[in-house]
Amino acid sequence: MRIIVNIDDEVPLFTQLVAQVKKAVLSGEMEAGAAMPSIRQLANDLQINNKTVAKAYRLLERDQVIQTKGYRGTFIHPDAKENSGVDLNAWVLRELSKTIKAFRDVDVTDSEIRIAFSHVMHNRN
Amino acid sequence: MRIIVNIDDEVPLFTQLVAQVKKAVLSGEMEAGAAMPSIRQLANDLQINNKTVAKAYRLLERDQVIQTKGYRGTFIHPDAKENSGVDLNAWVLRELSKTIKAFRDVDVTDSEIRIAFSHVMHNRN
DNA sequence: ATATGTACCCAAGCTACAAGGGGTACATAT
DNA sequence: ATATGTACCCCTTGTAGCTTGGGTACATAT
Repeated sequence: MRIIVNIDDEVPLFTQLVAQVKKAVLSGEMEAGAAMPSIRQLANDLQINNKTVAKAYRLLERDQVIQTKGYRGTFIHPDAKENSGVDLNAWVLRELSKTIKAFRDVDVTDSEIRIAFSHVMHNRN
Repeated sequence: MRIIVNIDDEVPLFTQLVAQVKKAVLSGEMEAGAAMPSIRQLANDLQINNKTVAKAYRLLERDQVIQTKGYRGTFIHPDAKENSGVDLNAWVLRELSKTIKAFRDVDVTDSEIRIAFSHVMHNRN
């Protein structure tokens, strides 16, 4: 599996990683059960930090595109193909957009929305 | 109408102003139709910036607690008493909390939520 | 001339968060 | 010993928003 990373890109490195893995799965280049390179290995190959790769892997596992099996390494998830198609962030964007539109429709200030937002994010409600 | 402002308070000045006007209305100290001090007048009395007072007045007018009549000055709104009781921000807080809880329930990262939020706030959707 | 609300410009000081990196450590099991 | 994912600590850089301020200007109508 070829993975390329561009430091000068506007897109964050971990986002590039996630996108490329999902793309490889969708194209059939990576099939269910195939072994992924280890975090340290990939980080070394791409000459980037372990934690950047680890972050990408963490997101990929949450989306059930890969499966980490502890000391045995990381593998492509059985349902990787279906799960690579769903865009969680797009859904978040739509839902959030609806909520915020309702606020702006009744003349709630953007500043007030931001303050409420930061309260919610902090208080873990 | 006595208005006091505390610079050393954690609460922003314009928020203190809004709260005190609403409180005065609810207590009956200020009745519908009563004249508010002008923006420049109040700013000068409290030794704060015009724009800070103007901001408070803008919010009070949106909430229909006061009414600005251009060069004639600013007055307490006919429905000020009812409108001083409703808390717009509390409603925003509740709605936003529901939406964000749905995100966290499906393991969307706080970071992802923040990014989506800033996109929505920018794109004016 | 004077006063009203309003709308711009610009700035300082502060806080929060992002992305990325450096390093260290742990339990797991081969 | 070695490799795995994972979890902490610290840090730098950059971006963004908030609050408050200073200043200037405008149309309004007295």
